Amino acid sequence: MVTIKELANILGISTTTVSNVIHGKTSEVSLATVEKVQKLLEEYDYTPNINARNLAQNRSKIIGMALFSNEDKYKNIVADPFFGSLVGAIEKEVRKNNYFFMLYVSDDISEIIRYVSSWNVDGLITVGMNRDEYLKIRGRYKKPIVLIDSYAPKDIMDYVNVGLDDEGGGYIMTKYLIENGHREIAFICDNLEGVDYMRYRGFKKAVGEAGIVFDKKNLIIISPVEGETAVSMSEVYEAAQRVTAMFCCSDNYALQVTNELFARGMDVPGDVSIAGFDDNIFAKVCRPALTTVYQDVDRKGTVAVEKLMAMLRGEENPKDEILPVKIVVRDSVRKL
Amino acid sequence: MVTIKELANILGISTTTVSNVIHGKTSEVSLATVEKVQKLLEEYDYTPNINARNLAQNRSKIIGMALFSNEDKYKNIVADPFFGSLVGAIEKEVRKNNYFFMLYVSDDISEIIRYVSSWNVDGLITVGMNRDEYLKIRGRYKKPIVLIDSYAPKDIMDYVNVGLDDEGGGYIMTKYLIENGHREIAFICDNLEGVDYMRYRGFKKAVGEAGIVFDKKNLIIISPVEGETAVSMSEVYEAAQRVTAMFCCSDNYALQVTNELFARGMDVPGDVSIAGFDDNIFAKVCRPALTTVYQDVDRKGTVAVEKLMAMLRGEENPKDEILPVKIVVRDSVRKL
DNA sequence: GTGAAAGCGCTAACAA
DNA sequence: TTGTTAGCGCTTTCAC
Repeated sequence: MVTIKELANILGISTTTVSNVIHGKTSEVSLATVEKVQKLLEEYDYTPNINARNLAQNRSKIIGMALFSNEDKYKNIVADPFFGSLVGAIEKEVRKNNYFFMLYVSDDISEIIRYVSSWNVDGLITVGMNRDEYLKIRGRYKKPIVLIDSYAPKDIMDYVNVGLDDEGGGYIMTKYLIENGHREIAFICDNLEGVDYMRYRGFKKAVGEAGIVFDKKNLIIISPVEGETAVSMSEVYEAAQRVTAMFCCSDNYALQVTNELFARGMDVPGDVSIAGFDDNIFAKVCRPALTTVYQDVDRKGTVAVEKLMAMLRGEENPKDEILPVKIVVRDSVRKL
Repeated sequence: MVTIKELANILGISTTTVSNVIHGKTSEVSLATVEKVQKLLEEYDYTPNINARNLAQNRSKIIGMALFSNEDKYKNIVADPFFGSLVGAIEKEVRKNNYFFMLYVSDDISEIIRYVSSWNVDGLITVGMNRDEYLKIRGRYKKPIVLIDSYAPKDIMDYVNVGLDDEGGGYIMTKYLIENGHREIAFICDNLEGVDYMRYRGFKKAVGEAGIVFDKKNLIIISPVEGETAVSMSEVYEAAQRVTAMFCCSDNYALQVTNELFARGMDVPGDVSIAGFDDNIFAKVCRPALTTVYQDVDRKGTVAVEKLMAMLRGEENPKDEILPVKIVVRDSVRKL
């Protein structure tokens, strides 16, 4: 690979001039030189050494994405369509803005901090981070951060979040179930924090408004840990005997549950209705096609990058953005 | 962020010594100094500037993954479970080896070349690349490359490939269909190159061995371009009238096709049997659960990184690795 | 056992 | 309009 210095030597001019031409500061260079240099740039197929440039400019042109993932829950988090979509959308938008995309998956905050510091990452995007985790990173990393799907309390710290109307989603779906005559509804998730908690809140709200007394037995928190889901599924099956509908926190679980119930001889939506959340790529091609809450994951990623870019441009801190949800009615919920 | 120089100044010693301690070359440093330095390293929470290190060492510690993707076919390629799994598995293995993972999606080879050159990427992994594309990159990038799922001719160039016994997969599944009494079988894919072509070859082989005359009408190449798949699906439906089984080149298509047929009032596997390929995360939770050809995508990614690391260590060029396939019998194929 | 100094490739302030 | 030069933070050779 040719260097600026070498090119400068060939032409017997200074590196500054070459550098200026490279950066299009042609106003400071005579037309003749510009042409000479450009010809040579072409000829030698000059490619800048980004490490050198970064070092000189004290930046990196890297947008980092840190996925805070626990191996117990996700053997391979990117294989999950939700995270996969997010990764793809963010990479695309980052590239569009002439930055580079570096992915780092870890369940160790200090590892993530070391990574962003070492690389001098220009901006960071992270998903589902809670208060303590965010504070730790913030303490050591001073450049722009955009959180996705975070519900860390806003009063304690100042951050930019791109989220979803999770509570609204929980609410409209539950309302829909109720309107279809369901009163005994189970809520299925794998934790009660952040996003899932808000969906649950929406669920509770709709249930309350309908004057239904919610039996805590019907809140089923299944274990995502491999080897333990079998037990959880028995619990789900049991619940399916006493409810008429199950609202799952994600399409993944909705599919798993549907599958499990079929395997045990029940029919969906004949015996029990199932609703999901996300509207992932399989929601429409499974059978029964899933009635679910739609969210635009690609947009989530794109918006996150847009916010980051605005911050990088030095604009005033952007506001949070809460993306809307909508219900997608398909075939997994029946009218009673 | 503290620099080595600053730490050296504080202690009134040279940067060399600090650097030596950092790199554990403690044999060259007195115990007393080692301890002094280590204490300071801790205290100031020293984090190396990777850009500087890379510049000095003429490397990058980055493993690049280039996805050669066309927007027509994939709006978001990482959202596809196959590519998502690959990305996740590769990132994980890269991290395990103390490298960093940079993803670059593009349909422009020269852009990819510019990217790897600029960053001085230490090793590159790329998927489904053909002969010309590979040659272009090879011409300008001299560091290790591992291809995944490539069928570029081996005689022309020297490269390392991690692939799958695609032909075998096509063969065993077709044989299974035939054993179950199917003789009119359609083959469905979206191209006839590389991986898909080999699966088709396996298909043809099994069909031939059974003495079945294959009617080219039953080779259906559907268009992946959005807006054109509807037309393709009509063709599929038409074919479903005259065949008893359809072998789809991917689970994605198998699900889409199944769904389409159901939508048009047919039953799977009642009216027509469907087989897939990949055994992706949804194959087992859809209904009917998909009879398909299993491949270990995570392993593909892991092995690719392992090969790259071996090359980086300067070991003799590793040999290609062809991962095995196996059939997974579920409910989408029925015995005639 | 320790340090001085050159150099990686590029940028940018300043001088000419 | 063009060139000189210092410096980004780190590694590494060589001398002491």
